[in-house]
Amino acid sequence: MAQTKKTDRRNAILVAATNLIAIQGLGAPTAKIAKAAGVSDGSLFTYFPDKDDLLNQLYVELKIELREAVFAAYPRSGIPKQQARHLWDVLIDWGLDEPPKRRTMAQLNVSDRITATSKQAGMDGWEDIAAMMQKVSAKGLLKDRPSTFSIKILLVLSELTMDSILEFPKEATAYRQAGFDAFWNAVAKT
Amino acid sequence: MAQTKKTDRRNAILVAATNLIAIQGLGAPTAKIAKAAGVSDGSLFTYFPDKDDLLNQLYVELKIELREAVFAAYPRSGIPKQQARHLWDVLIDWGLDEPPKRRTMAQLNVSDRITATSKQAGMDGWEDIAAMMQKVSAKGLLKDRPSTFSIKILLVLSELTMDSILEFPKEATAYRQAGFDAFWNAVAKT
Amino acid sequence: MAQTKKTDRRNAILVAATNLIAIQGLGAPTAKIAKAAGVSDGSLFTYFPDKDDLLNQLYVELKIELREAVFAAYPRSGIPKQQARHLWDVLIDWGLDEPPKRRTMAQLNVSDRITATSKQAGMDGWEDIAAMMQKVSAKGLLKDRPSTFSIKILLVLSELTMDSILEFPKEATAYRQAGFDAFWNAVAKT
Amino acid sequence: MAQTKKTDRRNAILVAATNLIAIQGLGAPTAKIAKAAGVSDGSLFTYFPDKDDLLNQLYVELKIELREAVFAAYPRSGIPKQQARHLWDVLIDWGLDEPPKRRTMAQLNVSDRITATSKQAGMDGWEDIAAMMQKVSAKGLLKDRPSTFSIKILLVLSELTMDSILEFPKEATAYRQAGFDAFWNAVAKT
DNA sequence: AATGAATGAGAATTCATTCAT
DNA sequence: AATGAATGAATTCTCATTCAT
Repeated sequence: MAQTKKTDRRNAILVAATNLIAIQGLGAPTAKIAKAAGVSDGSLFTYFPDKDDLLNQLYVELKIELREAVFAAYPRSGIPKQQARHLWDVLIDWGLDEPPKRRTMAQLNVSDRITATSKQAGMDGWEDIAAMMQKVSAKGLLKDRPSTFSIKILLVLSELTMDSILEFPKEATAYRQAGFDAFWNAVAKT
Repeated sequence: MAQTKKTDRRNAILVAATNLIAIQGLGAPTAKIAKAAGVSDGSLFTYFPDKDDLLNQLYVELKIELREAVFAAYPRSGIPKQQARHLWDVLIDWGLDEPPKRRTMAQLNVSDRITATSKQAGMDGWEDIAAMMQKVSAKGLLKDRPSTFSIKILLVLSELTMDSILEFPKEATAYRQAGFDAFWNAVAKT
Repeated sequence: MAQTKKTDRRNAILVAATNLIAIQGLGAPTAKIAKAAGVSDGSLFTYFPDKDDLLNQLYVELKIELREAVFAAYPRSGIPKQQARHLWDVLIDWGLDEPPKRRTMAQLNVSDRITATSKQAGMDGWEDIAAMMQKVSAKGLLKDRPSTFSIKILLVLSELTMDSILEFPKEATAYRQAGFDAFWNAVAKT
Repeated sequence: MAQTKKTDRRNAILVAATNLIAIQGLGAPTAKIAKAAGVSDGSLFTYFPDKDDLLNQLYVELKIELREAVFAAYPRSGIPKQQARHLWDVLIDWGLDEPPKRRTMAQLNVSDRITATSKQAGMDGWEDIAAMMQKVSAKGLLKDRPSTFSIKILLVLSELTMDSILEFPKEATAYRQAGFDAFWNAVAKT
């Protein structure tokens, strides 16, 4: 139906944007994105009022996708360390499975074209993670810091870990474990 | 005199570039940079053959400046933990004292316009840090990982720490300490 | 209609380019060409990817036009001398009727911006002329030289003839005849 | 002495201009010419008020040099055909011996930056050639055309001949002879 | 005179966005 | 809605010429 079709075209644009931005950066021309998506130059602007809007929607969309990956099999009844480890593994898996998404997300994360509103939207739905991290760091060094600080530590360490895995693919398992241990020591050790 | 003048103009361009890139990103127009530096559009290109070259020289220059800040008072005879702490403090001080430099460095670090040669030049002179980090992590979790992994951990944690200090200036001292402790636990704890 | 319109704009650009290059040389700015064609600066580049491409297409186009002028009434069943004379007359007529085209063609002919491919394209379709010239010079002085040598002689002599006609318009007929006779003596005389 | 020195610098600039224009065309930057001549950017403009003036002086200089080559051993007491052949041989020799000069002269010949005054200056001193050519063509086809027409024919045929010699070096002698014969038939044959 | 750094008016090209069809 | 040609402001870079030293 029309609704589906419309969503399809919107998605095609977002996918094309992801792939092109991964390669060319945020300067990837809208015309190229449209072409890669199989729509006309003009159509792109019926789905997204302007390029900044496209970037912001893409940012939110990627955050949502990642969140869904995390919570699809989140061990709600597990102990915090299991939960943290689940989060860690999903981040690593997602990042390694979807290099363009990871690259594009990295670009959007540091871009000043992403509005405060989008950033806020990107943080919605992570409350369970915040609660888990609160418990994880409750007795650690960072017990007096907000849980977002610990979350950010986990995120940047997972990025470093992925970079290392890509550099030394044979050590993938060792890096995955070492990275997590480093995180755990950093935030949970008493 | 002539020498001084020439260096002055080159420096003025680099400073202007730093300030503009911090705000506008790497897309900051050369014309704006030139104007901010008080030179004509064309003059910029007598100092730097093209924009990429300007970016690369700026990258190397910032790396050198940071390295000099680190080694100006580096405790060569101290124990590794003192040395690591010195590095930590200089990074935090430099980053907080010079926000535009920090922002611009961050952009250049992830730009694909920085050549392998520039990256290499940016890494020269850090051998002592690598040696120190080797000792620091010799008995820790990461003892089987290259010391560059530990260095990167220190760098990203210092970035997070600075972000938090800017967000909560009143907690500056606490974050500075907590960040370092997290780093230490991550890489040095047995 | 749409087809017509598009072709119209492309032609307008080629015509404008011809007229401006005739006056200003190959350095004629694309902006001026666009304005003269009644299109925007940017539009020119939707029809021609870059200026070199415009020049190459213009070259080929002019060669085609000249070829069509020659073969529109080519006396295929005539004797070689009649055919050569026909070629001569068409060259002179075309060059005198379209001074900008002649001037621009002259510039393009000696430009190193014209690719080998374009040059080849410009030579396609002249096989009948080569064959005719072969017969013309078969018993002459140049019988052991390739027919292209004779063709070039005809071309440069026609250029000289046109220059002289422009200088002495009253002697037009005499020059046209004298030039052809000189050519004939040069290549066909035994 | 100062006079000599000044002339040296001027000559160095003209030589450098010749070599660069041969390769890069008339767009060769004055800065490059100055550098190749071993003088400063600014000095070039103390010898030549502007670039057009440099080009015009270069044009005249090359014409003078060629004229001197022709008249250095001109057979004044020879018969016209010997004289014409001498001219022909000097043109071919000079052009093949000095490719940059030939290329640059060719560019200047068709440039609209050469003034009428320069063109006139370039034609001074060729009176003996004009007189010779008058005799050569007195009974030929072109007897009612000015001798400049015949001279131009000789010039363009010598250019074609040189091009062919460069293309087929093994046939150098044959082309040199065939070219001259073609010229002779064109202008002198009754 | 000589120098060479400085100038700034162009030049080619790109690209987000509009709008007639 | 969809199309894609058209727009023109913006951008990087070049180069003849000037002028303070």
